[in-house]
Parts: sequence; C-alpha cells; structure tokens
Amino acid sequence: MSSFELDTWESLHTVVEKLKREVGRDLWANAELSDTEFTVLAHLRLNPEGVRPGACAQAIGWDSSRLSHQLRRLEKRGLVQRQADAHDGRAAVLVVTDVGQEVYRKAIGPHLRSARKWFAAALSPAQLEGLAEGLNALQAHIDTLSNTTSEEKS
Amino acid sequence: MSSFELDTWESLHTVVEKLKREVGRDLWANAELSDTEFTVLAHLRLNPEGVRPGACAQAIGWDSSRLSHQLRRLEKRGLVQRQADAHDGRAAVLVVTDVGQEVYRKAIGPHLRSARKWFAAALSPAQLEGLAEGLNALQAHIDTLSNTTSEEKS
DNA sequence: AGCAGATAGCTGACACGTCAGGTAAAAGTC
DNA sequence: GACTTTTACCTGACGTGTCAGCTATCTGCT
Repeated sequence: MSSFELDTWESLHTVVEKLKREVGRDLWANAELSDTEFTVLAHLRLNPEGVRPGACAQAIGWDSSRLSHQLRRLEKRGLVQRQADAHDGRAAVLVVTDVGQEVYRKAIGPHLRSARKWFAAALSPAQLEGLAEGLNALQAHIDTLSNTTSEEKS
Repeated sequence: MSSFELDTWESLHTVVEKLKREVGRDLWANAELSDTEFTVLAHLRLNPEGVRPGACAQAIGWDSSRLSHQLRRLEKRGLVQRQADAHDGRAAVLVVTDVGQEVYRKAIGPHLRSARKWFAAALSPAQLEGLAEGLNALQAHIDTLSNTTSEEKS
C-alpha cells in the first residue's frame, strides 16, 4: 500500500459516508424513507407479481438476515406485504402495497434530484468515467475473491 | 441523472459497502477491532499528549455524539482514557492507553494487508488515479455545499 | 414410506449511528 | 457580580447491520 493508495482508500470511506448521510437526510425529509427502505422498495416495485426474499436479497447484495429485519420494519409500516408461496411452504412472496407504491412515487423524484445535487453535479464526464471504471474494477475483484472460497495471502 | 450516472451512484454504494464489510471482518478477526474503533485509535495515536474530543471528531469527520458513543465503548474496553482538562472544565482530553497502543500495533499490519488485498490489488495505476480524482471532486463539492448553509434547489 | 441433509427464511443479542435533548462550564453583557 | 448565550460534551431512544443459531419445509436416497 503506497501512501497514495492509502489516501484514496480513506477518502473512499469518508466521501461515501458523507454522501450517504446527506442524501439519506434529504430522502427522509422528503418522503420519510430511509435509504435502505428505498432500496428495497425500488427493487420490489419492478416485479408487481411478487419477489422471493432470497432473490431480492441477492439482487441488492444483502444477506437474508438483513433483509428480513428490514422487511419486518417495512411490513410494520404497511409498505410491503409478505404472502405465503403456494408452491414452497418455506418461502414467502413480497409485494409492495398500494401505500408502498404511493410512498415510492412520492420519493423518487426528490431522491433523484438529491443524488444529482450531491453526486452527479460534482463530476465532469471524464471524472465520472474514471470513477465508474475504478468501481467496476473493484466490483470484479470482489467477485473474484468472494467466489474463490480459499483464503489467499495478500 | 443519466442512467450511467445512476448506475455509478448505485455501484458506489454497493461496492463500498462490500469492501467495508470484508475489510471490517478481517480487522475483527485479526485484532478484535471494529473499523470505527480503528479509525479513532489511529487518529489519537498521532498525538500522545492527548486530543480534545471536538478536534478528533472534526479530524475524522464525525459529529461529537457519534464519537462520544464510540469513546464510551473504547474506554470500557480499556483502550482509551478520558482525562479532565485543567484549562477548560467542559472539555476532556483523550489518551490511548498502553493496551490501546499494543492493540493498534497488532492491528495495523494485517489491516494494511487486508486493504491491499481487497482494494489496492484490484486497481491499475490508471484506475486508481481515476478513482482518486473522482473522489477529490466529490469531496470538494461536498465541502462547497456544506459550507454554504443555504438550501439550494437542485 | 422414512430419514438425512440441504434450503428458505426468521429471530435475539449486541454493536453502531443519528437525532433530540440534556448538563455544566466559559465567554460575553449589563 | 448576576444574567444570558455559547460552547463542549454526554445521554437515551430508536432504527439499523451482523452474527450465531433457530424452525419449517423440501429433496434425494434407500
């Protein structure tokens, strides 16, 4: 780790942390949704016929436990419903309620504006491109490391 | 927000989240330290004479409440001590205990290797450069927005 | 059919971050 | 010197994420 690498590594943390905080605050102020709630809703909304928790968790990169906790909260707020699956007694099917749809619709516009204000507005096309490429490389690297279950020496 | 911007924005979240998770796991396995505990220790260590909580919070970009909670946990574990400040009755002075120093020393090596494995090893020099430049632009943008306390339309 | 093991999902305990609201000392005001 | 305001920090409540471990169902083997 060169000191440049280290600086970038730390910057990655602090910058993302701050962005999350600011955009999360905006989202809450505009729609009473946390960023994680929004993530779940946004994904479920794509499949009105219902999504299996496992599939949803995998799609958004969470483990099933995290999703389950979040679902409990979303269900308590009446934004999402868990229904029994006729074909698999273990599984559940997740559906966004009408209220959930409405809340999402109310949230999406301001949320995109907020993301634009805090994130997109900061970057030139070249900078965006560079950032995206770095992230892609990291994503690919993570997938590689995660799939080889072996413990590698660094 | 173009769809490319949106993808990058989402990727930024998920990638950083995964990196934090993995490196955090490594750090815990190697030194029984959470990444946030490590951040605090690493900063306090630089000033053996003691640091004011306010200064520390600002340096690492936290609010004072978050730091205070973390200090309670660190103090309970015996890694950090709060001492009264002779000149200012409100303030406290933070010092890393001998145990804290030892834990940090034990943690730093594996931690750097872990960061290298998960982060630095993934990036070509050009990719690292691009990522860093994007982050710098974002950091500058955040500072600008935060300092102008006005509420801007996006 | 009966049973072992895999699979889907849930739960409880605990660490953590945020927010609103506290306490106490310091600094400014008259 | 008493009064207000500001500053520095702490606390409690609550939403959240992780981990270990649970239950119920399903699948494949015999």
